Amino acid sequence: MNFADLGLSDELLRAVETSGYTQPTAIQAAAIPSVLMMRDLIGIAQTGTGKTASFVLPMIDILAHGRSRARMPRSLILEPTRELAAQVAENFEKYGKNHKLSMALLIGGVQMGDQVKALEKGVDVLIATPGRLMDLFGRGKILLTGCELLVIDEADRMLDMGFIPDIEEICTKLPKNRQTLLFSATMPPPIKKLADRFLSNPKTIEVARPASTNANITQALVPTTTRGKRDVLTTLLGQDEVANAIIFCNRKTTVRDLNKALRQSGFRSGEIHGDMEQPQRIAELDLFKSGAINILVASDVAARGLDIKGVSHVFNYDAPWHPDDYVHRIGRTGRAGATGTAYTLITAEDAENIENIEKLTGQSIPRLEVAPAGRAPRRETGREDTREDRPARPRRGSAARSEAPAAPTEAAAAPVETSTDAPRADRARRDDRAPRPDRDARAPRDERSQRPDRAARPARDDRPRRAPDIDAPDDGGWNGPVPSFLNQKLGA
DNA sequence: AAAAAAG
Repeated sequence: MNFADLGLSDELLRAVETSGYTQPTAIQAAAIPSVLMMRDLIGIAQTGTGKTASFVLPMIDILAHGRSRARMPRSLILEPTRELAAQVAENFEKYGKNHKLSMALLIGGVQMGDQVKALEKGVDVLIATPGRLMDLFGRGKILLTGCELLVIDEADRMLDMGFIPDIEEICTKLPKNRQTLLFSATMPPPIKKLADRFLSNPKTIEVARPASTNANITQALVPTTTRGKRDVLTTLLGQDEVANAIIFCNRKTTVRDLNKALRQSGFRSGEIHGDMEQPQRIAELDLFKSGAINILVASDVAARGLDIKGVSHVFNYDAPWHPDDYVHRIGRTGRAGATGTAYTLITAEDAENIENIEKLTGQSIPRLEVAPAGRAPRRETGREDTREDRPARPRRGSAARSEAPAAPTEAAAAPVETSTDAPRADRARRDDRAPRPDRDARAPRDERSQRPDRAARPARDDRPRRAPDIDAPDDGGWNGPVPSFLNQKLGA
């Protein structure tokens, strides 16, 4: 199956080709022809499956003909977070460069002026988060009566965030004879109800089992204690294979504290959470994407949908309270066919959450014991034989186990054992992984082995600024410069 | 319990 077989225009195919993609993903192959035939669609797909391009591409062709009128957008895409909205806007820029489509990005945290101006000129594509959209709508800046195509993206997340009433209200303001596309990783009853009410005769496409985790992601639970978390994290971050990482915390305060601590220890880290000003959020994300920092400490604002190429590791510094969040968080790595690793630090109190996670994903996650190892050089811990050629010895979770390991001392700890029967797809592929920004400039091994916790360490600015990148195709990664949040003309 | 989104 080729992009050329999907019925897309030549201009669009050129843009796709320029972006380096030749083969559509499963959801793209299934969705694009249906969308082009103007059918309603329910797409059950996790992020990382190419979901975004599956509606962006056909929309560009559908909107290629016809003209927008003042304050009457021709299409509307709803996203749960500002970052996701910006990411979709990036996709329209990338694939729409051979078309003359106008677009506006309506998100909170930025001035309304430019957004209003763009609306008044008329836009073909409106990409919005619900809050700002409702705000501008209430001010009479938007008429949705000419909006013939609606995309509700990440519907389950919208539900989590309490946006469903807003979505329903918005839906009633659109013309009845519109085309509606709804995407969701899971289909809880309220979403099903929403779909029944606002979609007509939809085609349903499911490309991955809901709530399943990606087989490319090697997972492990790391039992520790609240006090021991930092040492364990530092140890894990010091592993050679950690090119870069997103570290999730449950609280914004934890995000701040941990980032501060990591920076004080010399890590090149940054942070992102919802209490930060939007420009700051953008800046931190951009630093991470460019490789200027290789650790991003994040709240769940970054858990879903964010598509950053080449994230090698995800750490759950706190085990997520909701099992869905686990699936979404670890999905920031192992994207688009690449491999990734996800470590979850767990304490005794997390036992129930972990049980729920394992129930949801239907798999038991292997435990990785990280024991205190003093200042011993890492090579003496037998690191090389910990990951390979080890008989699979799955160890089921138990309350006793979660409490088992002693709190790591102030001294650095070292991973001593993996017990895993999880797929290790990354083993075979380790060698052709992307060049890692840190590798070349890193201290010689002897020196490193004295300081197992410092692999990711040098000061913020004296590292080569190469983006962590992988050459696997993806679903339109947001890897370019961060959108300016200005509304812009496409194809300019 | 927290986070997110309008300010």
